[in-house]
Amino acid sequence: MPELPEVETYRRFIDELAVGQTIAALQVNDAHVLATPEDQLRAGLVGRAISGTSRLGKNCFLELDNGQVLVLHFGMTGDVGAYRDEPDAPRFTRVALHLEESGLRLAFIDPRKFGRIRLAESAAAHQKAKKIGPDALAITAAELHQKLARRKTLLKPLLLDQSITAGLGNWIVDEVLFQAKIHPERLGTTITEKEGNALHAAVQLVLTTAIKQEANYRHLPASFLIHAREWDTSATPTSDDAHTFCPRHPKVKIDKAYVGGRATYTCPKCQPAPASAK
DNA sequence: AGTATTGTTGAAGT
DNA sequence: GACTTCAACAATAC
Repeated sequence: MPELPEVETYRRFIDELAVGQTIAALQVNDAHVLATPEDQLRAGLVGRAISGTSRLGKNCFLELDNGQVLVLHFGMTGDVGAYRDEPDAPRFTRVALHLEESGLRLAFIDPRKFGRIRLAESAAAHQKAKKIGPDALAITAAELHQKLARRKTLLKPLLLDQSITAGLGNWIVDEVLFQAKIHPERLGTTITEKEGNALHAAVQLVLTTAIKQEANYRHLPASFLIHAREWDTSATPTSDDAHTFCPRHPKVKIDKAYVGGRATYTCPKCQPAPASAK
């Protein structure tokens, strides 16, 4: 789940729940998700107030009153929640922050445990340490184009590369490429300035639309490719495969292929394959 | 039972 | 050094 729109939605939730609160205790149910040793994390958190939140790509920051930040990365299946009493803890709560004033517990939920929690000196320090590029909502069209154009690699893996721009994940990259009408196997070096602008506009459109819907993909417009993804089939097991057709071409079936090792959906008509693609 | 999965990292190969 | 491919991580769902 957690691509940029989910993380932004989580951040807003945390912001409402936790800003102004003091951390009374750190509860660790599974140390596997800790990227900072538990003792060190506890020493850095307990007694501190949460002064604000921010986000960079798929990273969510809880700003502490001493300038340090608690960095939350949600991996593939991370989520946040809140509860008051332990029996009500969401399933797969791996870590919980006990909040002093409200008495609530902020849960870091992650079934697959690919997510990570760490303490960092600042958001900027974390960005540098992890080589994270500009946020996908903040990067300019010129910078995006310039970064893509000097790389002789398939476009899709480039857009997934968090050091180029941060926040795009597998589903959103497909959506962006569909909206921009560009094939995922184009090489970065072949992207024209005009196409760069189209990509930038598509990134903005997809992200702002998804955030507006609080990352509930089922509520995205019918013009979005995402409805062709297979998770929609399970919701309507008896239905035909109408959803596997291009939103712009009712007769054209959406292609599924693997690009850069990741499942990739495209419209063969909207997104012509480059001559080099096999 | 076998397959798939939204993210990231590192190793090994070209 | 640039790039590609693959495995690993862990758990669930179909």
